[in-house]
Amino acid sequence: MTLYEELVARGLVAQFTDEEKIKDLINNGKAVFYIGFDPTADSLTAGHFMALTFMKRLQAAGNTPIALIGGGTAMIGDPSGRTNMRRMMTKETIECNCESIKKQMARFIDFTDNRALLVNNADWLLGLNYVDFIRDVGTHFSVNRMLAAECYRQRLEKGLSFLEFNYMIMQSYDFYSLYKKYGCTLQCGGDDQWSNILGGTELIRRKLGRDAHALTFPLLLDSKGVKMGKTAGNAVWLDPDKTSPYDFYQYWRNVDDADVLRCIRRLTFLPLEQIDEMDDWEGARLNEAKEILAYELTALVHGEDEAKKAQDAARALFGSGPESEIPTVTLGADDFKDGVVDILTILTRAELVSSRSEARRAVEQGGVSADGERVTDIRATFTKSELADGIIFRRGKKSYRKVVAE
RNA sequence: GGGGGAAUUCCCGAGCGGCCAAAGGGGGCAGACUGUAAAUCUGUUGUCACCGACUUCGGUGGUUCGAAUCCACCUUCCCCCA
Repeated sequence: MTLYEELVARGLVAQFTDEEKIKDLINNGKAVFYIGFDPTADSLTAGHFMALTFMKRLQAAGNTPIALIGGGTAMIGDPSGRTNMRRMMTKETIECNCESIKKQMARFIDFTDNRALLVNNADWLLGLNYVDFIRDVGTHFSVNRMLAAECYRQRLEKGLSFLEFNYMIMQSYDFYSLYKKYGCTLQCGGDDQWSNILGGTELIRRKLGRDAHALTFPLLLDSKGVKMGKTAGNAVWLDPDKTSPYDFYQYWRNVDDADVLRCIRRLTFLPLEQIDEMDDWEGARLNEAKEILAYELTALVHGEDEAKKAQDAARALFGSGPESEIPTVTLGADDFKDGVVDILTILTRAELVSSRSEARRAVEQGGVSADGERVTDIRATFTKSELADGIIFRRGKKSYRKVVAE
């Protein structure tokens, strides 16, 4: 099976320019391709996951990836998929984010011996001279055509600033620059980037009379059509300090039945034959697939050790597996009054709730337990000696924390 | 540059002088049912010293016994014309 066939089989191909040419390039490891990442935060998120694994797959087949960090384009902000303007970021924030992101990428892509490149478009965008640029590059873009592009059409109703309107041109210039500098002939990206990417292939054709190609992968949507990689509006981060390996594991462990196989196919590196077998799994059996998905992805991002730990912790908590590492909170003398702590203080200190009111509600609704015993009284207290060996407090089914007195 | 409109609790969105901590929906959380899923039903969703008190309705002042609701100014956003 060729690489391209595999990509298709995994559902990783959405749109492309010249299929035959692209096949030839990537199947034979001849492609120098790039994917851009916006440094909008100091960590990549689960949403970038597919792009990272995509690069990894292509690199494994001998192709040369260029990871582009949009330190320059971040100064503008991509309007694609947005209904209103992004918040402007300061140069300092952007630079700081770039640094953090670089480190995370190294987990997926091998940058040694120039097997992959990491570039920042700030290097060539920030120094551009406005008039020179619009004469040189701007002439090749038709406003009429740009307005017809999907990414702008939506915004036409809500308002689109000139700043953002330039995003496509900047991204096109990136592709053009990389083509000239590194012979990069293929740009990949999420399907929402299609028009931006095409802008680049057009620019290369017009300015250099050469062909460059575009290949997009579908966005990772759940069965309801919502972008995956977020919980309650919060991104699932790849940085263990922002999203713990356990929470990361749990995110994938809890995906909908309808989404498991698609995620496994697109995001993991398990052999396709193995995944095809799982297609028939139903009911409770599907739960195993979720465990596999969660384990595989956690291992990819945080390493085997962390994945194992997260899995053990989850099994211990939900099943009857061996008790293992459980996040622990230590109470100091200040937390005790007359030798006891009340349940509301414990829940708050353990960060199982965000306020005492919430703690009160949780208890009143029967959602709190201590070592498996439901706590029903909001005035319940615990003594120092009871807490000496630690008690596992649980809020709902999925949040728990061990609390010990020092 | 000219004219018009809007800013409400996580989001959308009612409210237009007291009955408003503020309808309704979404989302979240918890309970039941389950497979750590979905669907469904129920409760809940500002904070605290929680049968009561305190702080919220873009900002600042003002009118009033009393304002999210009225007035002034400011800020931001949108629409129409140029």
